[in-house]
This record gives sequence, structure tokens and C-alpha cells, in this order.
Amino acid sequence: MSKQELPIVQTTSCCTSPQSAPLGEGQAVELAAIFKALGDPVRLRLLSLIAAAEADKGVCVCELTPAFELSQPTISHHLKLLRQAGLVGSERRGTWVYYWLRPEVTDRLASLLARPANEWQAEPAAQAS
Amino acid sequence: MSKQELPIVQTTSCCTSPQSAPLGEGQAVELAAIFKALGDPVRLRLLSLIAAAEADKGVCVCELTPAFELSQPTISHHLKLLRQAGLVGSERRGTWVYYWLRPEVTDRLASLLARPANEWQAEPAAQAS
DNA sequence: AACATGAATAGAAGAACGTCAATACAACCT
DNA sequence: AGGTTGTATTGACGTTCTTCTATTCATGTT
Repeated sequence: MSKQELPIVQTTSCCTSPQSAPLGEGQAVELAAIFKALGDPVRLRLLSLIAAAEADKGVCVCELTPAFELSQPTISHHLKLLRQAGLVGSERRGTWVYYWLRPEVTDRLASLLARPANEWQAEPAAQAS
Repeated sequence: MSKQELPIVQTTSCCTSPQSAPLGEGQAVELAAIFKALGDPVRLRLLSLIAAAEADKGVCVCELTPAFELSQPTISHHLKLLRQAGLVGSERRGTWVYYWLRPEVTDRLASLLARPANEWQAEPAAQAS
């Protein structure tokens, strides 16, 4: 049970099958899973709290849970979904577990949404300055 | 029944209640609704097809439906969700209905995701060039 | 006016989701 | 070793979502 799920996205994506259609089925499934993780108010607020922390430090779950009027298992569940989507990473430090943002993934989504008129195809992640 | 739903987002958002927390509850609900609309492979592909078209022309539903192995009502339903999220606009031209992208909304999401370490707060829409 | 075609709506069935209470696991501290 | 605190997992319940078939609405044509 100590299996750590792999993130859905590989930012170094090697295209699935760039046929003719823009955004192939495979990529659509992959991206939709990430957007679905963002499609909940609690998870969005969690992510914003996590993103607000210093990247290398991370945020303790013990700081996140009391920010919501939800049970601790519910918060834990949402954090798990964010992690499975690849949006955050997590690590245990002593008694506490810390979560941090993975900007590669959010950047990928941002670059995808930023130029919708252009290419929605596979994009080898943003190489922003 | 001829009521045209209003998009969820008003890009000229007048802040709900910028308290202390990053991304207030209200904004989280609002944004999550948009991300949820993106959280389905079919809708993502629909959006990419719509985005690929010339902005002022739009895409006919009659071109979108045969691109999927789904029933016509199902496609119609997904298009409705994209429209309710404010991601696309639609218009009837004679026998056919056309859909087009609303870049203001996708741009807003992009700018939100692009700088997660910075401010997730209310953002008066991107004022791109 | 009747008909044909494109698109939206209504209603239903099954799967997936969000939440909780209860429990299990992990690490620290006597 | 036993107890305490922080976090994750399990199982259940009600809601929401995706999809379908059947039907209705809208427009254009004969």
C-alpha cells in the first residue's frame, strides 16, 4: 500500500499519435483528467494555498485542513486527487506531510489555454523564460 | 424555453469579497465550474475543434457531430455545457448552428495557471496586447 | 400546408463523484 | 511497550455526470 501513484502527465510527452485532428483522443483523456482535478472548488482553494507557499518548503496538511469546514478524510482525499493529477507533490517529514506545487503541469495547461487559436496539439511543455 | 443562458464568468469581474485567503470561496466556485467543463475528453476535443476554426466564422455543429462516435444529443449536451461555462458562444445561421471560442475566458484561465506562485487572487482578466 | 433536415430538450439508466464516520497506519514521546 | 497526534484508507450514502432513445423545436423546401 506504500505505492506512490505516478502522475498522469509526463511533461516530456512523446506524442501519442498526431494524426490529422487537433488534440487526439489520447491527449484529450490525459488533459481532461488534469482539468477534472481542477474542477472542484475545494481542490482549487487547496491548490491556491499550496501555490502560495514557498516552492521548496511546501505546506503542511495540518495547515490546510483547518482552512476548510470539511472533515480531515475529505481533505486528504482531495489532496490525493491533486497528487494523482500531477498538480502537486507530497512528502512526509517526520510526523507531518507536506505538499508543494508542480509548476511544470500548471504551466503546460496555461500554455495550452493561452493560444487556443493556434496549436492545441501536443506541446513539449512551456519553456517560459 | 428560448432563454439563452448567461455565461458564468463575467470577465469584468467586480470582486466578490477579497478577504485574506488566496482565492476566496466564491471565486473558487466560479472557476471550478469552468475547469469542470474542461474536465471531459469529449468537451476538450470539441473545444479544440472549435478553437481551430476562424474566430469570426465559427464551426457548424454539423461538422462537429460526425467527428465523434457519439449520438447527436450527446454532442449537443456537451456543447451546451461549454456554452454555459462561457468558453464558447453560439449562434443560429439559417438551418445550422455555429459555435466559436471566447478567448477572454481561456485567457483568464491561462493567466491564472501561468503564475501559480504569485497571486491567485481576483484578476480583472488578462489585458493581453 | 406538408415534409425533410439540423439541432435542442426530456427522461432514464448506470457510472463516477463528494462527503462522512470509523478505522488503520506512521511517527513521535514518554 | 504504550499512548498520543497527524495523515491515509475503507466503506457507505446521496448527488451529479455521461450517455442513450424518443421527442420536440426551428428552418428551409416542395
